[in-house]
Amino acid sequence: MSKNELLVGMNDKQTEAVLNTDGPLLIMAGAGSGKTRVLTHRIAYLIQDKQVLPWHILAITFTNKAAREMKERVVNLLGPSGNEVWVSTFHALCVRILRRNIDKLGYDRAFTIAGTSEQQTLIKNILKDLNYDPKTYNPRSILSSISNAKNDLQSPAEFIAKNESVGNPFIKVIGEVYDRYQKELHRNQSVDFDDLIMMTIQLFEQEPEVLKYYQDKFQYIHVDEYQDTNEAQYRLVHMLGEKYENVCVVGDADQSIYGWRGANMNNILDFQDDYPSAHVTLLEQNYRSTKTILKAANSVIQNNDERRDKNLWTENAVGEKITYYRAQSEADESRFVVTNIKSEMNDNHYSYGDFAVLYRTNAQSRVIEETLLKSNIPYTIVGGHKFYDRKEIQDILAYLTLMANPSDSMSLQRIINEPKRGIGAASVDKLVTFANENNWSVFEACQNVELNNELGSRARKAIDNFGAVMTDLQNQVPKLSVTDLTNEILEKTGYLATLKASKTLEASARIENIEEFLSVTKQFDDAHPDSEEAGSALVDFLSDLSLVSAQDDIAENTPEVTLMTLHAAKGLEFPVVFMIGMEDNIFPLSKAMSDSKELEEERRLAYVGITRAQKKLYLTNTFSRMLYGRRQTNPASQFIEEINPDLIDAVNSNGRSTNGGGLKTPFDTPNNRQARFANSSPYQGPTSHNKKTSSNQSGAASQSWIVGDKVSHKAWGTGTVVKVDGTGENMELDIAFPDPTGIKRLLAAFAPITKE
DNA sequence: GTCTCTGTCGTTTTT
DNA sequence: CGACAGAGAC
Repeated sequence: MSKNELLVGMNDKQTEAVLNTDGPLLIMAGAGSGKTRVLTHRIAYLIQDKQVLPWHILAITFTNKAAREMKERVVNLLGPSGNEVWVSTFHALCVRILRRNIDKLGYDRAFTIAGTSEQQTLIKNILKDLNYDPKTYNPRSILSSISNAKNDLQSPAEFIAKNESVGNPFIKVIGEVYDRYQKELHRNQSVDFDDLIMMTIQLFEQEPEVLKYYQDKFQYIHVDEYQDTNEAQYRLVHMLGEKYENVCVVGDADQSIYGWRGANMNNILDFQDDYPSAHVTLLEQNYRSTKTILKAANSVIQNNDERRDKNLWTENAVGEKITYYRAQSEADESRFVVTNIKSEMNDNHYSYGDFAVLYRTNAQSRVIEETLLKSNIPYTIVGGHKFYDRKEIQDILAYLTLMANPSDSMSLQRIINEPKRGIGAASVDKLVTFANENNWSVFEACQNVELNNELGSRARKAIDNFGAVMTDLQNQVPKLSVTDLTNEILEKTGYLATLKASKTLEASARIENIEEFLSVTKQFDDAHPDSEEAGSALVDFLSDLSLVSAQDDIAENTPEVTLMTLHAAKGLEFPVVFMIGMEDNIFPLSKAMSDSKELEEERRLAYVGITRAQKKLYLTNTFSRMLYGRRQTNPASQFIEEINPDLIDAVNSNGRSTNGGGLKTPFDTPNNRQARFANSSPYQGPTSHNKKTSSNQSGAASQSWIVGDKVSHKAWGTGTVVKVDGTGENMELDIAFPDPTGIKRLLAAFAPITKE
């Protein structure tokens, strides 16, 4: 492949970014401007034309998914040599560096990574130990303070020193807990996510020759989503790049939406101050969205003060107007979404996978989910962590973690009585004290429990037995694949037997999940057949897993509607996007409305949401909604008002425009709430609903249904109505279909059924 | 040592 | 409203 081929189809700015290989480079890449393409082609160009060896190139991303995709694309351009490029997330990179060197910081190289639940347990234990009431000192917020401190590279002492002046009485306590927390993690040979970055920096500071090794190695460094880096990550990049200064960062300050987690968009805004010789390339041509969508996005983001001006443009078509609908209730809002999914599919030949429904908070997914379910529309929800958060999975992971790292007493405490072995909280307390007295890990305390005389004989026996089983399993670690080890654990601990014995539905679901987990271990074993070093396969498996997130299994080309938070949507695109819950107090969140910094971040989030849409954007909100058990009325989101009304088509439930007649403000602003409500009231009388749509619905709702009616369904065959609930658009039917379908609850208005 | 009830609290969460 | 955690009852 020649240099020309790598540049085919690139615009001038993109080409400039690819060819500008030496010295610091800042690529300000607007949404949909093809930055991944630029990045991958730049890496390919370095290797192919500049003869840089692949392993001298580092590319850092935030998600595994992004890393995987980038690597794939580099391999597509270069062939197998692309695999030698270091493409990795910040955290995975640090794990890799620490696995080789963490012993220099006094840690075991088989360290494990503490997940959120372990962190929480640890904090609670420390609070109890230090006699602090967890009601006064909320573990969650302490943890977040500690995390922020680490992201700012502050030790406990520095944290106290830097914050004391604030006069917050909690500072001292948090600092004290932080200090204890670090010591406990160390005792457990465990690190948390933030430690991965912070300790890598400590390692580099303490061991200059280690730093030098990596500085020599990484001659060319790339960082994606640079606006999301925090202080520690910024520092890490800076250290690594100090020798060659070939640091190329890509990002968009307007898409900085993780400020609340320590991300500092000044890292990207001030890049030129850090690297005065930096070249700056602006990618402003958008290839994703229609002109209408882009105009809307631009007009919203322009309301932010803290930003560098930039104007995204496109050669794409003007496209359709943005549709805005103010619903009566959440249910009404959901129905609007469903109706429009169906009509878009009919009119424009979309498939389910072309739609995304975006919301500000996870709680909003529920109503949409129910409506989709009842309307028989397939969907997936991104986030919520689902699988790995399940108790049984966490339990097995705790067992495996303990096998990999016997010092990890947090994991041990999670499973010492799981399944029930008659070792209750009181016994565990005594056991932990016993361990501390002898300066042992709790595992060692189990193995030596017969020396203890505080514990009752029954508990001692149970613990002794547990210790023996664990020791036996641990001895097998070097000999077994991860799958075999997991099976051994399930067997020898009686975990599986206990589940099988309780014949509840819940237990069988758990067993299924465990089976699914075993397929994950199998996959890993197949991919790593050469478990050279004893036990290293297990260690790798566990760190891989703890660095996996919900983002990583966003499937592309699913035949399903995607539901997710606005945060989760960053980096994705969909032909048709619904942004629901566009109300003040929801989006922007009420808490953010009074703080200009937070409000600007919410606005960037709106910008991210709008720019996900390729062809068509729908904005909806609700006149009244149930929130925390109370019915609330919120005005339309100020972000809607920030969009030029000419770009918007406000409709009522019939799909008819309500702003066609020269209405200046078709929206619900706080000042004319009354007028607006009247404008878009969804209730135009009982017959209004079916007028709108053409073909897809056979008008199941307009028919009257009674128990005993026979219905026919394309996929499920002929069934019988066994129950009718509600009336009109809310009418739900329970229909008994032949096995294996069984009884289904469907929304009469949307279900693809006809009366026989 | 395990089960059930009551009280609290409520963003977003790339790793 | 509903999830989840901690405190009390068996």
